[in-house]
Amino acid sequence: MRQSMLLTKTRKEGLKDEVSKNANLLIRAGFINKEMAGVYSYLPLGLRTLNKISNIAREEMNKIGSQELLLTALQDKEPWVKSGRWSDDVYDIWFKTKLKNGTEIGLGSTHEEPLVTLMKNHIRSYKDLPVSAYQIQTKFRNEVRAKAGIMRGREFLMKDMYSFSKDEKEHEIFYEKAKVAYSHIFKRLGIGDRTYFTYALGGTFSKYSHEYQTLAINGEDTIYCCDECMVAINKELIDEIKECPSCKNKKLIERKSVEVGNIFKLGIKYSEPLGLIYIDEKGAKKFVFMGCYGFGPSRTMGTITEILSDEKGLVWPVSVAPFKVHIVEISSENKKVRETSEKLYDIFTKNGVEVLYDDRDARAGEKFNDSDLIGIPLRIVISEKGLEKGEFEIKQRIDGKVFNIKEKELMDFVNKYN
RNA sequence: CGGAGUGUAGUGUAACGGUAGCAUUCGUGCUUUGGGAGCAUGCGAUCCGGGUUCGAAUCCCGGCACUCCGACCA
Repeated sequence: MRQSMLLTKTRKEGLKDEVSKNANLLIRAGFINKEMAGVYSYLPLGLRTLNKISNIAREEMNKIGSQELLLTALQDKEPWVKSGRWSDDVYDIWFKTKLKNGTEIGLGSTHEEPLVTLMKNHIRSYKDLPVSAYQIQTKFRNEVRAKAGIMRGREFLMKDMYSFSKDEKEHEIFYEKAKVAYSHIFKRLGIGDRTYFTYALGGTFSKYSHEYQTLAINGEDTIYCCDECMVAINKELIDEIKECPSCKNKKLIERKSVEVGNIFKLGIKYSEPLGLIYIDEKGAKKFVFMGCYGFGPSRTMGTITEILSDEKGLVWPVSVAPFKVHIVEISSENKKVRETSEKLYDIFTKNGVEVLYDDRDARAGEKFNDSDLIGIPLRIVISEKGLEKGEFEIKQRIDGKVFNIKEKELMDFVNKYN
C-alpha cells in the first residue's frame, strides 16, 4: 500500500473528548473513527488489524472442528420470550425496534436463542452430536454508559462459539479443546504471557465460568493472579476461593485486567426452554448439553493498544500489525532514493510481505512521527545518507533496536521476523 | 440510572451583553529536506429551537450531543 493513496490522515494531537488511551491513539493514527459514544468505525488500517485478530480466532476455532456461520443481527422475539430473556427487567442491554407492521424485534447482543432455535432443524439424533458452531459478528448492547474507547462499546465485534454435546462428559472433552484453542489465540496475538485463565462467577449450570483476563493498568477488572501457573481468580470470587485452583498456591497477587474472552458451561439452560432435544441410543429424548465461548476481537485490539503502545504511538505485534514493514522514503525528489524505495516496495509486494510505503512528499520528521504513531513492526528508511552505507537500516518499533542488513539478506530477515 | 461538567473553523483554544480573535490543519507561491521547518497569501466556526434585550458565543428556558465519577456489565 502506498501511503500517498491511504484515505486516512494522522493527527498530531488527540481529541479533547476522547480520554481513553486506546481510542485516542487509534483515532490519531487513523485506525478508527468515533461516530457516537461507544460506537466506532474501523478505517482501512484499523480494519486490517481487526481482521487479523478475527482470523487468528477463526483459524483456532476451525482447528478444533467448529464450523463458521453467520447469524442475523435482527432477532425474532419469540425464542427470547421462551427463554425468559426478552424482558428489559431481566436483560437490560437490549436494543429493540419494530418492523413496519409493528412486530417487535431485537438487535443481537448474543445468539444462544436464535442458534438453539436454528439447531432444532439439524440435531435429531445422538449421531448428530457433538457439533459446534461459531460466528464473528457485530453485537449490539445498549450499555448505560459506554467508556474506555473500543474496550466497552455499544456496538462491537465478537467471536461467539457454541458447542452442542450429548451430555456433560462429552461437553467436557470439547471444553478442554476450546481452552487449548484459546491459549493459542492469545499466544499468537502476542499477549499470551500476560493473559490469565481466570475463575469467575458462573452461570446456572456450573459453579464457575472461565475468563481470559489480560493484565492492563487501565483494565476494568481486578483479578488475583497465581504466577506459578498463569491462573487467576476474579475479585468477585476471592472470598470463596483463597488459593490457586490449579496448584494450590496461596500467594495471589492483585492486578487490574481486561476480560478478552469468556467460556462457560451452558448445560441445558437454553435447550430445555427452547426444546433442543435429541434421541439417544435407547430411543430416549434428551436435552442437548451446551457450552458457550466468547472472544472480543475489537476489545482485544483495544487491549493490545493499551498495553503495548508508548508515548510515540501504537506498537503492534507482527501477527496483528496492519503491515509488517514500513518503507519510509526520505527525500522523494532524489532519484536514487525513489528508485530504491520503489524497487524494495516491488520486491516485498511480490514476495507477499505486507508493506506500507511512505511515498509522500513530506519532511523526514513528519514521516518518522507518523511511522511511530502507526506502529508497524519494522521500519526501513531509504535516504541518500542511508544508501551510501550499502546496507539497509531496519528499526524495530517495539524497542527502537536497529539492524543493518545487506540487500541480499533483507528478504530472509523480514520473512523470518516474527 | 444517580451525580458533576462541557458544547466556538477539521483540531486545540480566546472574546465584559457591543467588529467572532489566535494557533494548527488545509489551498496557493517561494525557500527548505534524517524527527511534525520558514516566509507570504487565501479558505474555514459560535450544537439545535425558543425567550430576554436596541443588540446574545455570552443571560434564561427546552432539546440534543459529548466527557467524567458512581451504580451496572451474560
